[in-house]
Amino acid sequence: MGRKPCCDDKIGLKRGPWTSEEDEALVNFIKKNGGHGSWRSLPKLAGLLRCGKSCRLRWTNYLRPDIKRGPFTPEEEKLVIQLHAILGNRWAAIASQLPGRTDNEIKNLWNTHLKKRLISMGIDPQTHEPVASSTYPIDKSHASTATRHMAQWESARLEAEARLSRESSLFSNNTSNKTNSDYFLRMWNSEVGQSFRAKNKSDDDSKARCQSPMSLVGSSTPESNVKEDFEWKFSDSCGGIVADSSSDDLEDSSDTALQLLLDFPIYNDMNFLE
DNA sequence: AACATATACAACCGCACACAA
DNA sequence: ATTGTGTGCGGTTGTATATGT
Repeated sequence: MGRKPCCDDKIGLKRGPWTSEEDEALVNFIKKNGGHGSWRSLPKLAGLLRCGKSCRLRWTNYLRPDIKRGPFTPEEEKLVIQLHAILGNRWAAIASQLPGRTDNEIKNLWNTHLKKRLISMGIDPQTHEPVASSTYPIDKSHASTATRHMAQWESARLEAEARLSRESSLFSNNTSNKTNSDYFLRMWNSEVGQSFRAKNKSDDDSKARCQSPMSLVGSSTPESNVKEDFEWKFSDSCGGIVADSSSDDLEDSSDTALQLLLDFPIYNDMNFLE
């Protein structure tokens, strides 16, 4: 069907870096109106010579009050790598697990830092598999450890994802257009994942085990729409199947799959990345 | 000091999806 | 069922700054 671009008529519209005056106007408008309303009509109402899309991007990536500025911590970087191994280039999904960080920020971090770091270690940043070729220069001091860990990780990831996808397909009649990875992420964010994370957190032995990527961060923030969306859709499409006593097998199985991932040493042994 | 190159990050572009009319 | 709108998303580009020569 297609749709005409929101900024079709760019005549008279400003582009490029935002000035502090523009930032102020946008923030003031949103504060004053208790929200952005329609992005398309916002620029005119706020007196900005920008297209709505530009305003939305500026707000979500920079001006939003809950955005965490500053460099990524090593923990955040590890989490990004771990989540990327599971989710691939789904920056919004990854960002939903890092409160205060935007998809754009994470994408930039990946493209400018993490990708290069993995390559220097001889790991393919897309597949997260070791690259045993001369394509990438391998830092030999890390290579063997990294290779071993990554191979373990990849094996666990594939198995867990396959199992979760199979299980998800059992109750996905009306969501057949979603990818397996979607189910995987939903499973992570579902009650199963939450209960497991809670259990894992309170478990005295947890320190000796691995750390869930989700447990590295706080609970979801109000703006983490993707995560909320996943959670809502998941519980909706399942019709409460997770909480249903008749689904014990499924829950056990899902927990096992999560456990499989979480139990892998790479989760608490990512120091080789530093 | 001047220029070239690399890097980091902000911003833009176009596609796809959900939803309402 | 079709069409239009709003917005989310990922890829790409532009630009400012840092670093090297």
